[in-house]
Amino acid sequence: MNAPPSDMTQALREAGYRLTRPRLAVLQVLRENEEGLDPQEVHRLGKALCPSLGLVTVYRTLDLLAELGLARRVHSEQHCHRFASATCGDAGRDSHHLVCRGCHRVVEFPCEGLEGLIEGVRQRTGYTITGHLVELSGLCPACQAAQADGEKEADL
Amino acid sequence: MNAPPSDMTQALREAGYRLTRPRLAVLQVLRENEEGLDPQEVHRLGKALCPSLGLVTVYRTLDLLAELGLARRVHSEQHCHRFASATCGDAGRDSHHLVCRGCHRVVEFPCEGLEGLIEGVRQRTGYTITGHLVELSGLCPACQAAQADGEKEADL
DNA sequence: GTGCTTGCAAACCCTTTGCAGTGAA
DNA sequence: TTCACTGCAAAGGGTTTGCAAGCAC
Repeated sequence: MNAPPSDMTQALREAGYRLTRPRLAVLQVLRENEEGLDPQEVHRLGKALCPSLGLVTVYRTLDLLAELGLARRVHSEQHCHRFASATCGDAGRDSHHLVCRGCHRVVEFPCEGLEGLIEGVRQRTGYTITGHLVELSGLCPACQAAQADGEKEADL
Repeated sequence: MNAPPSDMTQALREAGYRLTRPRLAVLQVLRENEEGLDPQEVHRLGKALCPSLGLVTVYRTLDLLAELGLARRVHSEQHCHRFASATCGDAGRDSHHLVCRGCHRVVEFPCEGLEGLIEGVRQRTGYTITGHLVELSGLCPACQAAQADGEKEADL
């Protein structure tokens, strides 16, 4: 059980938006589900916290949160329209996600070491680079262990 | 005007698929438009090459080509459902695109210098990294020039 | 000739819009 | 009390499915 996302409610408030139960529900759902959810899933889970929650409100709230940098859109080959909680604040437009192929959990990582790549591309292509989207995929430690167990069982 | 994409037709054939006019049209459209097209655009352009081309067929063909590695899905914050021609063959799952914010042209770039980043993330998170999606966005030289011209005019 | 492929129409489903009622400040 | 916000209903638009006709092999 997570504590209410006080940082985020603060940020919403400071941006001049009202703190309503539907918005709190969406925030809480994103916090409790790191794996990235699509609007339908947010709606389904959010109704547990706010039974009157409408799907339309989920769409509007997700847009709002993404705009404020409190949520971020997650893209992958399979799912393009998922949202995950952002750590906090206006994290800017660039995103660096690590998506687990097993449990779909999404974690962020600091994007150090990309400057060299960007500089090289800039020199080679003549483009000015203004944004980047880096999404790594792999297996988290838990899913690695689960996979190893599965293989052991298969060997019996 | 491009030559017919002979490598690709060969690959289609070898995979046991028939070479039909709609498929050739879709292939050709992807080849002639590097910037990445959504299915609607492929359909519109493809009708010039094959007037009877149906939108449904475009969807089915794009899926097929993506599966064979002849086309690749392009994701970005704005457009998640675009397709671009793959250089050729089964180019693997990893993609490195540079998207121009002005003209939406997509170019690929060699992804050197990412190993260090990946290794760092692996050590820090314990994840095994099996794939990556890197998309840089910016302005191509032509659009930079266009923008500069626009600003000059605005100054008058 | 065979059966994979196509195109049409319709179904589906996700997303957005319009609008009147509701509730946070 | 005010008006931003919500939920409902309906519209909108992209994508998929079913099926008979067409065409590559």
